[in-house]
Amino acid sequence: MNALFKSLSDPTRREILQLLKDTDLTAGDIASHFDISKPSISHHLDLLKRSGLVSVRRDGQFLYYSINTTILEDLMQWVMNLKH
Amino acid sequence: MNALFKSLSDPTRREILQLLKDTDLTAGDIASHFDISKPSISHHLDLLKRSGLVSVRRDGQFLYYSINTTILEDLMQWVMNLKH
DNA sequence: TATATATTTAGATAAATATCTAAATATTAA
DNA sequence: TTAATATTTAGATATTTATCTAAATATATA
Repeated sequence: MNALFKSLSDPTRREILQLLKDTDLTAGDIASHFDISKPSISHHLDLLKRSGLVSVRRDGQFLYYSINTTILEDLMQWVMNLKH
Repeated sequence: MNALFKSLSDPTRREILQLLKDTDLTAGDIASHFDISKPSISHHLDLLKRSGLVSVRRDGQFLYYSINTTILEDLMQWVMNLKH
């Protein structure tokens, strides 16, 4: 749960999730949307992966990232619980 | 929105919110639940306040903190939007 | 097989954050 | 008005995090 919150606490990572909302993208596609180096984006993707917010599959040279909304249920539950 | 996510990214602050779920508490009451100095807790409370997650009222010498769940609607919306 | 492309990993650095102690402020009570 | 209590503010420090460049790994293609 901490990894999830930590993951969502960075604006770049939240924007990555927005990009992945509509379609799966390669690491390069994602990186090209930001004015940040590829290794940095790769690091953000790694954190998103570790927290369960994205998953990745290889297609040849490319790594396709996709959003995983299942884990967001936990967040919803946490929020609901806090609201009583 | 960033302040909200940042606020929720720290485990101590999330635990503070859990404490405030049931009842309003003074800064001292909150601090006594943790093995962290009062100034540090005061700092966490300040961040929670700035993000809109808690509000505070004075009663004599005491400052009572209470949870504000209204702002959590924004978070719910953000999550829902991400899920489409 | 050698080279090009896509991406990550490693290692360093700078910025942000959590924490501490000491001092300041606000209120109450003697 | 002085002393006690509650809490914050100030300033310093250590840890975490975001970022960078350079090097390594994986796959595809000439």
